[in-house]
Amino acid sequence: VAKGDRNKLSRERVLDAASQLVRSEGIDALSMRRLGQRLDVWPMSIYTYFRDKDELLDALAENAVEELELPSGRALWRNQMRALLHDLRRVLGDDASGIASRMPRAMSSPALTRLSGAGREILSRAGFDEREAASVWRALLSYTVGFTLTALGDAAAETKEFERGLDLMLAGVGRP
Amino acid sequence: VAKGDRNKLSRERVLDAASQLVRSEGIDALSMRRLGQRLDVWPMSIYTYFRDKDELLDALAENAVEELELPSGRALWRNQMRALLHDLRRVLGDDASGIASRMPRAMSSPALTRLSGAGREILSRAGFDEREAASVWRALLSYTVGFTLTALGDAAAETKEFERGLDLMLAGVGRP
DNA sequence: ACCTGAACACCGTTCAAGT
DNA sequence: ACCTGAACACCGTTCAAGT
Repeated sequence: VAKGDRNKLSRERVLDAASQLVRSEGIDALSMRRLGQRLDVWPMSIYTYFRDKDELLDALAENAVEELELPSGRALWRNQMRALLHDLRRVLGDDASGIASRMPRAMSSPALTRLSGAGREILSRAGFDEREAASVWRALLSYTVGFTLTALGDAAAETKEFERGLDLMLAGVGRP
Repeated sequence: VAKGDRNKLSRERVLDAASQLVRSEGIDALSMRRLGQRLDVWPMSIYTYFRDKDELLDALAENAVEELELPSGRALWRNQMRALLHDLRRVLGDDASGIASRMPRAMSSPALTRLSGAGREILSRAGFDEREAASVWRALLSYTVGFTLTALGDAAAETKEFERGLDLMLAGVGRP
């Protein structure tokens, strides 16, 4: 409602408003028109920063993954992996189906390349060779993404179940 | 284009046309209007069989899962499980992100209850108690759903990688 | 009961115009 | 370069009317 400079748009301001809208009203509520309204701007102004709605949605998914804190190399590798995947699950869980539906494309984004690099790094330091590390990471990532999508109701029980399954997988990889 | 009786609509005819449209042009191409066009019917006729588009989309996802052939109890349990999840992956793969985005709701549908029953049954017969069977099944289901969503390009390499990860998990569950 | 039109309240996006 | 209107080609869905 303030005028002049206050309304200076930016890629970041658009993404913030969009993620706010998605979090409070769900992915279906995100329209270019409503987003413009929320930013006190005409819908078309958004197209200065994103080619189309698809690109905005992709950026939103990548943004969420970028927020993840990657582990520094002190703790035991299984604990590092647990922490990383726990965080990933939290981020995905904020809007599971919204982000998940963008996953196929997000996979080749810098944000996910960075995350996967960190995951494989943990496994490499633990003694897996490059090929094993890649396979194990892919399996753990798949499990985590799939788990958020098959979520039912009870949040506390879900967290416990997630850890149970994760321990099961970590047991499966042996200890090189 | 034939007239009269030929145009008798049904829930099944609508679902068939919808899945055809999704398979050939992607989930975004599925609109009530285009669907009506393809069925040679006015868009509103579809609402006789489905309350709204959301319900149609849910039915589409459930339909895909219902097509799965559940294993009869002859083979070794690990091989039965491999066959079941392999099939599930194939069905999801036809339109991964489309079906996956419906997963949260599909989870409590009869079709998925039936699938999960079959999965837990395999584990029960293998000697797991009820609670273990539920956890292991949930983990395997999560892995499979997540894997299809994190798919990259090469189909043959993906199948191999899927099996590698699955073997890893099956190794983790031990042999009760 | 099932299908038809027309109409309503929305969409994403193009484009020509303004600053 | 960035924002504005208006306009175009679509949406899902309600409703009153037809059979």
